[in-house]
Amino acid sequence: MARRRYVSIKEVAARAGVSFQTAGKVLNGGDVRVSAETQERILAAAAELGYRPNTIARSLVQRATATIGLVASDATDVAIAQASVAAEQAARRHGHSVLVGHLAAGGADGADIVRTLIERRVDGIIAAAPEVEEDTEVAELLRRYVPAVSLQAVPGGGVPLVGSNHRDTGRLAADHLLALGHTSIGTVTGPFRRRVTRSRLHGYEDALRAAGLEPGEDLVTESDWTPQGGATATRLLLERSPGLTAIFVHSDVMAIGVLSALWQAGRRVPEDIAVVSCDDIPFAEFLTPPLTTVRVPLAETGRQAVELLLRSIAGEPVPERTPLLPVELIVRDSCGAPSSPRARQNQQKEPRRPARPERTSTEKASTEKASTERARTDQTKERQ
Amino acid sequence: MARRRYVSIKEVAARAGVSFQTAGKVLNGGDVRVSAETQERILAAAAELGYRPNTIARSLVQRATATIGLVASDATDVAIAQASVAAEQAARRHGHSVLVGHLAAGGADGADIVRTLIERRVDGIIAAAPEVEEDTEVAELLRRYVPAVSLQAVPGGGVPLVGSNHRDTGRLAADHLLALGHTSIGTVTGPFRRRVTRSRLHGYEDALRAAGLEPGEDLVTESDWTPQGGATATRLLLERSPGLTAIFVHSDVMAIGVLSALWQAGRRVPEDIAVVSCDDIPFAEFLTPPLTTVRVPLAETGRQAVELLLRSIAGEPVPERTPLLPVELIVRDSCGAPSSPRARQNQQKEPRRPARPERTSTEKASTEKASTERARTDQTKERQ
DNA sequence: CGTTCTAGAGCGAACGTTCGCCCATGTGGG
DNA sequence: CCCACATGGGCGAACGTTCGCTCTAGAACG
Repeated sequence: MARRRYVSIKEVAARAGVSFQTAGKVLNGGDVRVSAETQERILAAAAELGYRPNTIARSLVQRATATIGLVASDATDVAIAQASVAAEQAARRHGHSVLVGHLAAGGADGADIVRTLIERRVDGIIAAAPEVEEDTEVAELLRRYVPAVSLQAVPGGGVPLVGSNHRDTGRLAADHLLALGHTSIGTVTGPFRRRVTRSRLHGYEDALRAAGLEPGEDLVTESDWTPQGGATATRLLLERSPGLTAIFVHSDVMAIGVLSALWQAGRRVPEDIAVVSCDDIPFAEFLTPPLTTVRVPLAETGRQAVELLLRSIAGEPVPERTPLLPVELIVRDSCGAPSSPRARQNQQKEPRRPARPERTSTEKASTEKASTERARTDQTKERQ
Repeated sequence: MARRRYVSIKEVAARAGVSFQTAGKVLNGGDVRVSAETQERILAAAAELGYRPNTIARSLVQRATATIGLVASDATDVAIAQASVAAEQAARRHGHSVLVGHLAAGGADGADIVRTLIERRVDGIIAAAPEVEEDTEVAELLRRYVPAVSLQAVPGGGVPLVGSNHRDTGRLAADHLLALGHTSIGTVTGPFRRRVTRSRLHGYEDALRAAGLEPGEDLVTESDWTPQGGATATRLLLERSPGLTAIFVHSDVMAIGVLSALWQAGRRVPEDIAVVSCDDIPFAEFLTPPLTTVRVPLAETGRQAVELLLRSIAGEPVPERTPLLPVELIVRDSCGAPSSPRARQNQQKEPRRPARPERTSTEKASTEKASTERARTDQTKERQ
């Protein structure tokens, strides 16, 4: 328990019988103009004493911390977690550490978090928190003090944006439902103030209009990205438009709630109502029924944000707008369409099951085959 | 884009016409022995120049960074994310920032991450990564260099542990199933090497034995915390013990896969097979059917880890073992039991639905009532 | 044998703070 | 009138590095 003080480079140098600057050269600096034997001695001394370089001191003189700040929404949401974990790992691959701040509900503490990050002299900041989309104080800090990349709009601009094509997302989902013959397609959206929401809504409306349908107000219900919200919105939707045959949901997490509400209302998916969502979170495939969803490259977005930020930190000029990352429809069961080859191949190794579990002998056989096939694909990801 | 250099306290002092140490006193230090008017001038100068204190320099002299390191498993797993977000927010409430590192799959980079954290001179480290449970190198680093708190066993000890009662978790789940009359209860576990897994397994075995049942090998299938793994394990279990009437799953995330596999195998939950799981992740309630699960206080664990760590940092002696946090059974639908009053009150406001959606007129009525009740409970959590 | 190189190591300064102590001025009391 | 003391502010040092320059000794070379 009596923890020893950290040993400094001077103590190592003393023990090795050299000046501390020389010790510094071999322990940290790259340009080693030191004889092999002195190096040996220094290294030995360092090892004996358990020397650990103090990056704080290094940062002070180099005016760079090799740290990036990440201000994120509550990463309890699976989709957000995907992006932020990917970002952290990408940063580390480049020798950078990540200092995180998770916004409290509502996001009022955005500027506080950013200020803290700045005072800690992070080399750059990634903003991954839509709550902050209209926060001019945050925007001002990001513009003024530190290189930044944002995953959502920044009032006043001046900060490079990365992200995927939300309008395509809405369009793809709605198009797919239209192609399946649906004409009464409701939607459970994110909060209207958010650009993502509006873009996806526009995509959905684009598709409807292109098919000669006029998007009606009764078909749109605002929600809040939570399963609870999704369930509530669904009940509202069903009440207002009982004739609905399909729902486009703005996130998989909400779709969990949507499926739940539909199930409780006695509507079968996809027979009575088709559901298409967005994100493609890791277990979308395992919901009942497996969720047809527009895959949003969340991890890729996180990685790209890091790459861009590091380039900006390095002094390269970065464009304020980079091409939006493409999204892709993943067809599974919840829409009622026959599985696409891709879905069959990458996602669900089993042949589709009827929505109501009634076994036939042929299906039983093929399921068993699938189960053994599956066994080999296990991963060794862990937790707890 | 031409970002200005950070302004130092010296520049502020120059503009205010005082020594930089005096400026330091009013801008950062607490013991202000400076006249009101000088203070005014200094503050004004700082504001005009946009001064931001450099905590790096402060950390250097104070030998403390007000930063804690968090080494976590891949927080893509909802349960882990819960704990780590809660920990970060708790730390921030105490004026500390959090530097995160997410282990790569397998967790081989644990020591690297910890070393980085140490070199960045974090004041303490929270280890929330079971993969590291047997990593003696990590253990050595934690013991030697820095105050630490761990959420899992540390080889050789010397690091305070926090967590919940895993044995109770297994016992509670199995007891509940036994009380419902089940006698053939399988289990889908985490990896056997993990203590959590073994403890939960022991709890499950305790319960079986207490009921006069001998836990059989055929009833236990090892898995890997993923939905994929859960699904595979379930298929295996069904193959080996077709007469199974209940499954205890070691995590809600795996349970998603379990439910999926059961559904695909044509087994109805809970009519044909009852399922009880652990964790109580936010949307456990919204799965189909709503999941009966033993709630593990994940967020609370994260918070407690932070509290304990901060006390340890402050020099207070902390016990190596603190009381395990209690777990609690949340009864919903997947076990086939009538909902407990608590579940009915806190979780699922609606009356239970039959597992197969077949509406009767009375059920329809009560569902509609529930939907309006529900509408009031909306939250305003956001993302993207 | 003298000059020029070069390898090896040392040294001073700087990064931006905090901390403790010292100094000057003024104020009140005996 | 002198001393003690409080108040306001300055000053040097330290935290643990990196960076660039200087110094020295010996080797290479003509």
